[in-house]
Order: sequence, then structure tokens, then C-alpha cells
Amino acid sequence: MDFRKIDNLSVDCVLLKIENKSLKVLLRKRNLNLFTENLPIVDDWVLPGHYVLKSNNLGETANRVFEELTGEKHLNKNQFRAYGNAARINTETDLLWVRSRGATTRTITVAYYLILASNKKLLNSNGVEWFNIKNLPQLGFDHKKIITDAFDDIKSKINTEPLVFNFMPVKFTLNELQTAFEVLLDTELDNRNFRKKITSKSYIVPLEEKRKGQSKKPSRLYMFSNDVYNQIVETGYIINI
Amino acid sequence: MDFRKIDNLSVDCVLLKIENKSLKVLLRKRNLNLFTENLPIVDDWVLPGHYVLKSNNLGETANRVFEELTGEKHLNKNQFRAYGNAARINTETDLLWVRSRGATTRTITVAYYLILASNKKLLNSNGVEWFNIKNLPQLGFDHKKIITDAFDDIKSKINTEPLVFNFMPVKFTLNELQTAFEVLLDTELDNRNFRKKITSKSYIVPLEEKRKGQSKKPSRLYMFSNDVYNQIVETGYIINI
DNA sequence: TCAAAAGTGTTTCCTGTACACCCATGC
DNA sequence: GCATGGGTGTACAGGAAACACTTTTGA
Repeated sequence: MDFRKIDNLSVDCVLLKIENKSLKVLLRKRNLNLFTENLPIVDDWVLPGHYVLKSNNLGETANRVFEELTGEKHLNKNQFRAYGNAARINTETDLLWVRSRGATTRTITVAYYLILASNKKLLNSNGVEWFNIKNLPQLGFDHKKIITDAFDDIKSKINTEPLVFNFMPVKFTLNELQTAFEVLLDTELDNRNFRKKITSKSYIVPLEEKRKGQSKKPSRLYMFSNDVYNQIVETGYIINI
Repeated sequence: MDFRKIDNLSVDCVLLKIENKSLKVLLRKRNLNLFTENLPIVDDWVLPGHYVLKSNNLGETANRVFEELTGEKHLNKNQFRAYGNAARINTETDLLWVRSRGATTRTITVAYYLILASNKKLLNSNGVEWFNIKNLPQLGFDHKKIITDAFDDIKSKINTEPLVFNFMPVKFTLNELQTAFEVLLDTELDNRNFRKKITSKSYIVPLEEKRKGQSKKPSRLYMFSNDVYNQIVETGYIINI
């Protein structure tokens, strides 16, 4: 195992969840004090990430970042783009930051996103915070673009791949699922039609169990069955262009 | 302009077209003679690609590869994945090849695909050849996987983005378009229903012109209007999972 | 008893799908 | 005049969309 880092290759991780009817992304505080002055001159937010070690795969590097944050191994992360423009690190703050970490200023980053179920808690919230994706703070590097790209990728897949269920706890109500769709598609859906559509799918299985306490009337819980989904493999040759 | 190459970063290019009712990919002959023996020990095929120069962006590098092959500037290339496993270069041939080019054996490659219209010819066919994607020769590195991933990406987008039209000449017949869909979706479509669907789209514009000679009966030509398409922006919230 | 979220059916319209024959031309 | 790919219409079924009230519980 070679623990040295490849000094021009990093992985950035977009951790997403739905909370309060909006999509949240996890950011890490970036802070650097220069001792010549007494002011912090780097004081903004960036995506959690890590340089790739010589012995590590890209995916392993992402896994490690995600595990450190959540305490769990995740299998459903998604690599969606690489960023390697010659001038992608160009502001004074970004250059300073990169040099302070002994990396080259021409760093290529490979970006992953991971969807976290809404009931999961972070293992470690030191220095990180959830932000509404529609209301991001000052971000370093090209991380705003990376977040936008991640969201675009999810949106483009949400209607054809069972990606929504990653936002859901194992057991969820139909209204929770509807909210997830609404947040991701940025639209409103008719509740009756939504229920009809969803309950017609064999891989969304109604459970006997109901959830009490969350609302006045108890609500039926459902689960997504990956097994059943994989059997069905909806070909869906709907030419939709 | 710094012409030195980044010795662990390359770009691989998947150039695709439809010909003879099948999807073709362009490969470059890889050949290396070791002078100690008189036999070529590297003799297989790889994707065209290039190391990234210090002053070049990833996309610029891909553009250059595509331009050298086709003689044209292309705007619709697509970055679809990065490959950077620690052990992705591991066979004796691949290691030999990489060392012979003065690169590191931990090279990250960023992969792009470009769709070429079926009427386009290559500028330069030296050492390259079109292969049916269903019948590939011996490939170096992880290039088989890269090709599969490119195809998967296209398939996943073909029904929701106007990607097919890149396979088409500017003016095309409906039957040509149907063939493209059939090849890409690996299915057969009903001709009458296909025509109904397509002619209902305002951005697929019938021209006065007909094509003679190709078949017995002259066939009407159509064109895809990007302008009209962008105006329409079909939201398409068809939850299809 | 009322506030709050859960849950339920019907009608209309549109779109997908299945299916078989005539058309215009080159040879 | 015939072979070849180009081109057309109709009927049916299933899914999408619009729409308002009842149910169950906690407070």
C-alpha cells in the first residue's frame, strides 16, 4: 500500500439528501489563516473530497470520503464527470489553498455523488453543513458547477432509473415519495394520479405496517424491491424526443 | 503554451457512426516492435486518444483528436467517464506500451464520445478502422469497457435527448432515422407508428426536396431544427420508473 | 369537535399499438 | 411489367390528466 498522494488527482464528493421539501448538499468549511496577517483570507465552502493515493482507485477514494462522513459503506455512489481544465484553479484563494496542501495547481478532479436516505444522520458533522441547493454559500474552485452538474445528472435519470428510492428510508409513505419527485423535478404532482401510478408498479410493495405519530392519520408504509425491479426490466422504448 | 504532456493524464475518444444498420466504432492499430526480437509483441487495437498537454483543457485535447481524424471541428462531443483505477494498466503489453511513450503506469484517462453523421468521411484513415460494436477485435487497456460505457450512455439518452440526429446527415429520410433508432435501441419499430410519432414533432421539418436514385421511389427528406427544439423544451415529466 | 394529513374514483382525452395494402420509380 | 423500398389509415385499449370529498387520528 502506497500512501503517497498523486499530486494532481483528486476526487470530489457531492453528498445529497432531501430534507424539508428541498434538496440539500453537504459542504465543508474551508479555512486558512495566514500568519503574516491576522485575518483568514480563505473562508468559504467546498465539497468534501480527497487527493487520490497511489494505491487507491478513484472509487475507493470516493468511498472513503463518503464513509468518513456517514460511517457507512455505500454501494450506490455515482461518478458523473471529471474536471481538468488547465485554468480551473485560478483565483488567488484557490491557488493558495492548493499550494498549502502540497498539490499541483493543475489538479484534475473526478466527481461523484451519493444520495443519502432522508432518515440517515452523519457520523461526523465537524466542519460540514447541509445547504439548500437553491441557496448555496460562497464556494471555492469550480464546485458550484460540479454541484449543478450532479443535480442535472440526477434529474436526467430520475424518470428512467430507480434513483429516487435512494433518497427514501427503507420504509416510506407514498406522500414522502411524491415529495421526493416534486423536489427533484421541481414541479407539483397530482396526489391521486401519483398514487395510481405508483401502486401499479409491482416493485413498490405495500407493507402491512403503518406509521403512527408523524401525522394525525396513520399512513401506510411501502418499500422498494430491487429484486422485483430487476426482474421486470422495463424496456420502455418510448421515443420521447 | 506549454507543450509538455502531463504524464499521468490522457483522453480517449470513442468515435461512433451508423453504417449498414450497425453501430461502428473507430479504432487505431497499436503496434510495437521490440528490436531484441523480430516479432511485434504489441499488435492489437485501441481507442484513439492523446496525453493531455500542460496548457490544454481536457475538452481541447479531445477536440484535437477528433479534428485530426475528421478534419472538422465538432461541438457535440460528450465526456462520459473517467478511468483511473490503480491497476487499470496491468498486462505486460499495456505496461510496455505506456513505458515506451514515457508515461506513468498509473494513467488516468478521461473518455469522450463523438457521434459522426453517416455521410461523413474520415480525413485520415491511416492506421484506423471502423469496427462493428458487436464484433470488436482484441483491445488494449480497458478500452472494451470504455466502449461499452459510451454505448450505454448513448442508449440512456437516446429517448430523451436529440442525440440521434447527430448520426444523421443534415437532410435525412424517415426510414434512415428509424434505422438509427433501431440500431441504437436494438429493437424493431413499426414503420407507420414511427412516422406518425416523428411527423407530429414540430422540430422535425419536412423539406420540399426528395432524394432520388437511392431507392426506386424517391423519398422525402427531413431536417432536425435545433432552434425549434430548444423553443419547445419538452418537459416530459413522465415518471417512467 | 376540529385541525391536519391520509386516502380514495370517475370521466375525458390522448397516445400507443397492432395491423395490410397501394405508390412511384428504376430496371 | 415487375421488383423494390416508400408511404399511408383505422380501430382499440390503456394511460395521462383533471378534479373534490371522506377518513382517521391527535390535540
